Amino acid sequence: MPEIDERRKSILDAAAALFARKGVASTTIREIADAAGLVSGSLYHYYPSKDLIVQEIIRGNLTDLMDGYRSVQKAAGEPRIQLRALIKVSLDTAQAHPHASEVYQSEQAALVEREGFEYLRSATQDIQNVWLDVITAGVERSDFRSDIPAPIFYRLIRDAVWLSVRWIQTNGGYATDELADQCASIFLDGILTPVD
Amino acid sequence: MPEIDERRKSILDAAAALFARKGVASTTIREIADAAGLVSGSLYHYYPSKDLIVQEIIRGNLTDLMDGYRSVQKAAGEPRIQLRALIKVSLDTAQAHPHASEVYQSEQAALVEREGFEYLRSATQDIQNVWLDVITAGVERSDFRSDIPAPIFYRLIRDAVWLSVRWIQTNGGYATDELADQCASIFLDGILTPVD
DNA sequence: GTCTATAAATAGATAGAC
DNA sequence: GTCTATCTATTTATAGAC
Repeated sequence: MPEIDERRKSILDAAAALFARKGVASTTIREIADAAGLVSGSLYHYYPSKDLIVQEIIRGNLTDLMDGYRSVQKAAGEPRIQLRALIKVSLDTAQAHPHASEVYQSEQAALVEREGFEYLRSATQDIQNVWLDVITAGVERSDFRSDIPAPIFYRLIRDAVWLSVRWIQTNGGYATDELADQCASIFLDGILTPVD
Repeated sequence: MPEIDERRKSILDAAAALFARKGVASTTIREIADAAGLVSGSLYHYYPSKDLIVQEIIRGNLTDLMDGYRSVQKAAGEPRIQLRALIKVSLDTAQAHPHASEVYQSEQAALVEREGFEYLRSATQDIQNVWLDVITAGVERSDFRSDIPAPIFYRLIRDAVWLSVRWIQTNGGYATDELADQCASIFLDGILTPVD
């Protein structure tokens, strides 16, 4: 691996961290370059614009997420098992790219309007379809309640799971496994104590 | 009510809509002024800076939210009833100030670091305490399961409920009531079909 | 109270030496 | 490949006429 890729990666990492903390628009090219250890002019040797840095950060995150989702789809199973698997993949991807995930979820609505970010629309649609397939499968098998509209359930669980990247502690590697269990259990079983 | 307050309100409304759609940093004073029907120079007759516009928008939203939460606290009741009431107040406040709510939830992390927004920290803490009180009361009464840590449950339900401002349809006035029921039912009962 | 005009600072991006 | 220097556009905010 030539050094140019290392440089690109360090720029990407520095940018992602700044974007997540201050927002994309409030982060300057100069700040990114400083954090990556070069001056702003040199940064343009690796990326032609700030927008393309943002795009590469988000695209990498979404690619990993959809790869994970597809592997869940391949490993068929009961809807409740697949739902738990989608939660786990979402948490793992968020932990693998915490800054990128945060940027995507915080700024997706604003970014999708901008030129060059049109793919965000179809990517978001693909993600939604994966979840909806699992949910509707569960409803059709009468595993899941039919009185909750699937889109409602999808959005509630998606936001709850994805937003956890803002507060989850990344201490041990088992953190996402435990949190995935707790998420799945809350949404599947609820938090009321079972009646005897 | 003198006209100056009308003007200030129309500026605030225009700014909130733009902030929610494009983000605070990407919205310019000129855009706000245009949307409010004056030129950028005139806007400074009403607000001394862009930051103070942002502050007033967010502070108004948080004030209303905490007022609603406090009225829930006063009307004591079973934890499950109070939880449903907190959900309802959250949805109603979000619907009353959709743009402000969206700005707060999307940019809170970035704003809290900036000068003049220090109060966001204590406001966020106050909000968290309201939810945690209800949750821990439910656990102590053995109404709620004790194997889910209260902070985990709080953050999951908070994000799921608050983020709904991004996608909820504000067609009928009954929308928040129905959604509040669905939210409460999902988190309390889960989506698995009850066993016979 | 609203405007025109502009000051002052900062942004993204480029040119060209080394 | 990295730098210094700078261009050009844009931004927040101000000054002052009306």
